[in-house]
Amino acid sequence: MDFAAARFAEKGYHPTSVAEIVSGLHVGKGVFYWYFSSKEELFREILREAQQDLRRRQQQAIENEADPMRRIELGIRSSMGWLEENRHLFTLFQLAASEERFSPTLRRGQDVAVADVARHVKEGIVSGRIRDADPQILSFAVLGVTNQLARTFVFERNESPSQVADAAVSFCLEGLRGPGGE
Amino acid sequence: MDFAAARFAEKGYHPTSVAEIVSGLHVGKGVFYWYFSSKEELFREILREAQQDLRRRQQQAIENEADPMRRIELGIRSSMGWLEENRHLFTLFQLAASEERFSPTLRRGQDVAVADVARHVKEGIVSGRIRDADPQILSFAVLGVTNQLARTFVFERNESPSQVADAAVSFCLEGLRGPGGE
DNA sequence: ACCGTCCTTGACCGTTCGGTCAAGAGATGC
DNA sequence: GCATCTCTTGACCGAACGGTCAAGGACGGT
Repeated sequence: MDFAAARFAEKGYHPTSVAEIVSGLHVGKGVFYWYFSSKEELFREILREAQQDLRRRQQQAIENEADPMRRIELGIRSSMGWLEENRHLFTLFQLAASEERFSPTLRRGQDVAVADVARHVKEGIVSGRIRDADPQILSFAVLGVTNQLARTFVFERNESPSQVADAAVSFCLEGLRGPGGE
Repeated sequence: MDFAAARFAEKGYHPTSVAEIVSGLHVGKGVFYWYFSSKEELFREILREAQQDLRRRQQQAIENEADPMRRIELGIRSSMGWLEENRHLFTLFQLAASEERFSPTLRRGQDVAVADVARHVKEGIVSGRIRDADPQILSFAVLGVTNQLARTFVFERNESPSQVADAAVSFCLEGLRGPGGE
């Protein structure tokens, strides 16, 4: 499955053939259709596992932190780290986003992640450290910054994830905090 | 070409066949290959025109504004408006981003847009209204917020572009301004 | 030894794809 | 009337695709 994921990331969903996957694994085609009912199911499975893994990483990063602002920060940093270590899976996310077939699956996972952030944002609003605005919009904004910076700087330009994360964190925390503040 | 763009946006690049495009246009296949040398060239052409159009819109929006902060704001608002009016082209951008073949083409256009923003960011830094950080990172962050919010709220949830733009603008301007300030 | 189950093979099928091309329609100049 | 050039047609091609299946190996129970 790792092999298949790498192939999909490299060439895209449609151009990667089942024949190519099985021959790269030195197995027959039958074994593929024994374990998966279709190419689509394989892809969906890979996607699901990747999302699970990312979420696990985020949860681990924030489990010992009570402060909502710090939790958001740690969430950004851990995501950046994961995306860097799993570039091919990140590519898969982008791929899935642009395929009508998979975008609902992807969106479900994304909504879960955003809901996590939104919880902390709400806490931040209650305690007056984040300005009073729709928590969901703010959370998606954070997601947008993280993804874009990861893609452009970590992924395409090979910059250090922690430095890029620094920039993302300061941009987001200020963006969340709003005018005046502190 | 508009028809082809709509088809690509609807079904993706690979699943949209040349046969489908020409039959939808009620012409023969030959006429397609008379004007375009391949399906790939057609797609590239559509992409190029879309990027040009978006940029034109941004330029028009800011041409009568001198203040860099306002220019950034107007850039975000005009982009949001354009993306809303040209949803299928926005989908095409996402699609192109995930195809190895087209992502360089897409990136070139994106870099141009980012360079525009970065110019204003630099001015903002010089005049002390934006904190001293890498203008390019900040610009990409703005791009990330705009795209993510457009996709999620305007595109998927049909919210009003101007309201979403409000949120994007305030998030970005605060994110750019940095701590303390004003 | 024999059977039944689980797993594996790769030739094969129907379909669809991007792209080609011989044939010809229409307009224009002479 | 005829040659010429531009544009258009759709049948056709080889290649590649996702998926099927008859056949058989591996192995445990009896």
